[in-house]
Amino acid sequence: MSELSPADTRILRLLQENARERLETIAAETGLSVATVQRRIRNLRADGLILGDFTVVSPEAAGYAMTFLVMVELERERLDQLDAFRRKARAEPQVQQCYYITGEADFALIVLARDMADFESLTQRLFFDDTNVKRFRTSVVMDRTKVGLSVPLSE
Amino acid sequence: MSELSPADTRILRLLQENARERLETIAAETGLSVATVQRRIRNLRADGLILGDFTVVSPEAAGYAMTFLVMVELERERLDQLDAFRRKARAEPQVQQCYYITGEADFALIVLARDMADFESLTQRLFFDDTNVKRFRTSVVMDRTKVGLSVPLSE
DNA sequence: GATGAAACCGTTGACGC
DNA sequence: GCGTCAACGGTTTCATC
Repeated sequence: MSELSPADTRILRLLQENARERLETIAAETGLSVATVQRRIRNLRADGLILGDFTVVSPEAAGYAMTFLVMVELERERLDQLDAFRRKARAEPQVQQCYYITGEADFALIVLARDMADFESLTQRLFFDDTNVKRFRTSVVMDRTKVGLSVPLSE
Repeated sequence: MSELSPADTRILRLLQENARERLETIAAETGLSVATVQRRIRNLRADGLILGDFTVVSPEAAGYAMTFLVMVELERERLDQLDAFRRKARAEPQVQQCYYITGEADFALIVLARDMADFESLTQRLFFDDTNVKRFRTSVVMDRTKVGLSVPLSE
């Protein structure tokens, strides 16, 4: 994996903040020509450094007033059991994020819900109905202080 | 907050998957005209339903091989102490996400690190050097099974 | 292999319906 | 509300170094 050039770093930093940043602005801020900026972005996409561009929707505006952090412990940590749970979490739209982790719990999930009743019906489907889920601990997210997917980029 | 129209829902679903989706494609998939799609997107932006468009960079490709989930417990939960920690977490580029939560811990952090040494120097700065941090528990993320910010959208 | 010019295509905003 | 069109920005191609 080759090191990231200072120019590419600056381009990515700007795009992480705003994917619709004008090429002209990026060119001005990096001292490159518009054509060069455009070519670098194309290469960054092709090389897999840029995973994609995504529109982020406000959960609140879409009716999802609540966010939860759920730590899930499985009964048996066999590979097929882990994969089964992984697949289920991945397929559930209200599970925004799912991490397979070390420690007491096996999975950490960030879950969106319209309200408490909505969350409870999700826990039924995802946890209570699954005989392989030993226990789960729910934390209510009071403040999504910082939410993003941006990666630190420095020259 | 008015309910989301079926057409807007479909537009947002497509943009959540790919912010650079062609208006023509969106128009075809929704049965709307290109002009209408464009107008709706502009309104969705203005109304705050769309928070923004963001380029997502591969953490691995940028040299961040490790992800951690850190649960942080504070010594005193006074509002100014909470805010101080919130601000520190927010300002730290390697803290990708920070949630203020109920339960045993006060904060849950998703942290990126180049390697173990990098993570340790971060814990020093963020936790050991902060007298208000009572304890923190680290989980290594073995698999980022599902990572995204997309919101469930159904008609 | 990188650059700039130019043609092409998609997006945006203004106008009229 | 809707489509049309002209201007603008982004993308691709090509000639050049």
